Amino acid sequence: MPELPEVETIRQTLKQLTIGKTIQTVDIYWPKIIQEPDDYHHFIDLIKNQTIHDIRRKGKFLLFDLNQHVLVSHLRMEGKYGVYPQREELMAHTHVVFHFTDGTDLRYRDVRKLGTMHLQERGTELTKKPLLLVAQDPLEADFSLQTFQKKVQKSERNIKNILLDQSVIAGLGNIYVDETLFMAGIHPLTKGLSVTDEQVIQIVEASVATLKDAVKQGGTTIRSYVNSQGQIGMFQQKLNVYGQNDKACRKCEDTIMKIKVNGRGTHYCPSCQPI
DNA sequence: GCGTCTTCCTGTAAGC
DNA sequence: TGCTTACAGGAAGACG
Repeated sequence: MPELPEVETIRQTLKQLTIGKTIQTVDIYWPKIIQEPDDYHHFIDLIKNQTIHDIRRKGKFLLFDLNQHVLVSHLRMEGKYGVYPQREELMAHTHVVFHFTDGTDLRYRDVRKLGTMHLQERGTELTKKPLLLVAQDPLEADFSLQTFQKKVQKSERNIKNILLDQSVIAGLGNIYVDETLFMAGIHPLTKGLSVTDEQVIQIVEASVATLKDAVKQGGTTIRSYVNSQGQIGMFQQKLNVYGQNDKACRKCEDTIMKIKVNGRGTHYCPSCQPI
């Protein structure tokens, strides 16, 4: 499942493969992925003849800078981009194909069809959904510890749920929230209200360390993630708690537990992360 | 305003 | 063996 490190890895590989290419036309096989404009035919009309000038990232969203528009793309659980020669047969679960003028395709595949695309006028993308409420991610140079701290400490929700909320802190998903809380030594059910100032700093430092390390490793491959050149990530070998239930904790050898928190599988070490 | 629940989706694994 | 069911989970919208 692509979280910040996977999206960043995809962004970097995709940039090398698509910058400067011009979209001739688009084939859409699952229109529900196109969220804006409402009519996907309009999406096709608008995007034709535009060139990809840059690819940015905001939290877990990819932003393709075109001539007049920005394509805001979210991969959700299993979305993948790849660049192929046009003569190559479409793989299963291919839902959107951008045909470039140079004879190659940018293809979007998504087994569960949960990904989304919004085509918005350049310069307006941060002022409307879906990016409007997306907070800073902890790798941003000007990440505001103060803003984050206020949002955490005024909430009655548990910290696991708070860290998954992209309007509080962007980029973390289920894997990296569990890893961050392990590194910070905080139990996932701890209420935001009772998180101390010191713990807030520990959470941010742990998230930065975890995310930076995961980016360096090319992301985490749990089920199906590959970058845009088909390579898997390596960070799964460094996971301390996610998917490690019933195994011995690497720090203290106690048994890693798995519980459900707000419907999400949640992994923690009862000794390293006391309630 | 805030927090929780449901919905969207399908491949995989577990259970019978 | 073959069928059914539970599960995986990010984000938006509905609801209390």
